Amino acid sequence: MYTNVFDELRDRGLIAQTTHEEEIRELLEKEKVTFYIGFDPTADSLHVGHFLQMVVMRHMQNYGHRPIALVGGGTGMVGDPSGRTDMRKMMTVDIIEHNCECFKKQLSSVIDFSEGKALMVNNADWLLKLNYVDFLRDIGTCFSVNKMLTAECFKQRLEKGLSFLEFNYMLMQSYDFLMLSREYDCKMELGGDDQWSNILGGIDLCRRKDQKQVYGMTFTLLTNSEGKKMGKTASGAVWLDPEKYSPYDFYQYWRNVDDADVVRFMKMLTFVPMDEIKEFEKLEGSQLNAVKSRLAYEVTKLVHGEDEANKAKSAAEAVFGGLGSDENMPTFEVDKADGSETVMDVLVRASFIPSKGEGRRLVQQGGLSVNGEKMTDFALTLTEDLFADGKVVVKKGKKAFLKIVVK
RNA sequence: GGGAGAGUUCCCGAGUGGCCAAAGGGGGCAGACUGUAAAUCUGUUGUCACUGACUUCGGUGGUCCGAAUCCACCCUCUCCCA
Repeated sequence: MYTNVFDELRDRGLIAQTTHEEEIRELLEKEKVTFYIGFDPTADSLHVGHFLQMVVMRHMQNYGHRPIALVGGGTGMVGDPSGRTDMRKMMTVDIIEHNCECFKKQLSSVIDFSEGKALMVNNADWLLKLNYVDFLRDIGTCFSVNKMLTAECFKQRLEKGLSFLEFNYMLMQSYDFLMLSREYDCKMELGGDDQWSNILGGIDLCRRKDQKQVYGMTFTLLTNSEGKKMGKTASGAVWLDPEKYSPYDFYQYWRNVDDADVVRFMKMLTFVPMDEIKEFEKLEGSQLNAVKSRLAYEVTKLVHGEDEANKAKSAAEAVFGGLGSDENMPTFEVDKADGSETVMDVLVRASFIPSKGEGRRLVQQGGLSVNGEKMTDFALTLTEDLFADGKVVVKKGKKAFLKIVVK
């Protein structure tokens, strides 16, 4: 349907800003372009914000362009102040290296790194061995402090305070682009929209140092209809690592998005063809439920693979469709069920409920049920006669289930 | 370097000796209504052995019958001057 990746990205609502719209479109049309996106190792897993970047890389790759995933082993030592209101915590070298390793694995689930179709580079390779004075004389002269201070990304930090360390982040990222341009003929830097000024810095630097014209493009930040960033929940970020955020919960996260967001997310986060998505746009009201499951399925499949997506999907259907299958329901094993422990103790131990106080409240308000019966006795003990077919199914609220089995 | 202020529970923010597990708002959780949506209304929101006890108001010590509140030192941050 599309011959130019630019058109597809634009129609999917992914593009926020471009440095030279026409030239970029042309370039992508006639050349196989090498481009890069940076990922700073701020945690040991990527999250849904990064996922959007990964999807874009994959789109580009599908059209024959070559992505470079730049992990920020060097920039991570400093911390990007863009869009932050507070100072970043400094991380140790060990942690940064560990995080970079974790990133590599997750990136490969969406991007094809085989046969040099995509590259993974770590900017620690050049940033860590820089000499301070050389760097200042070589690169520092190309940046105007006056200009940097007017950049939007520093505005709010100027009110709260900004350390010299973080102020240098922009130079380091710009230097990355220069290095990649020299080493890999990298012509474009992509990134979230909050990266705009950092990207511009790199483009300026390449022009000044090498008289090379390079380009930049940013993507819409993934926000919901209320303008809030996606991927944050009360309990923390929505991680791509199945250990930190289970595929089932991940599926549910997308299954429960706002009506107003479904189609937009479908465009941005999946590879479902635009023709098909256009049909979804016509749907409204409860019909959107079907679109939501599709969204959840597609995204889960991309991140966790087809098997996990199918499992999450059938578990969800069983639970909410009343089919009664609990095959893929989250399960907790106990050693014995001889009445020596209360059901509540087990639920707390399984982290199904954060504390007994919370459990008490749930019982009082009728938010807990055991085997389909509303739980009224807080002190209910776990005995064998609770088990039907070797399991006890506990439900919290409308959406959370736990199956208890004896080992 | 000099001066002025601030640090409270998940977040914002009130509280300046006992009536403080700490107002109010946000967020979260649950109930009703629904479509596993949104909006709305209601309840709830430190932990436990829950009419009671214990831990919490940047940290460490101290004063006092009693401290989030007073004192000392320390840490962190902000602002003004250099």
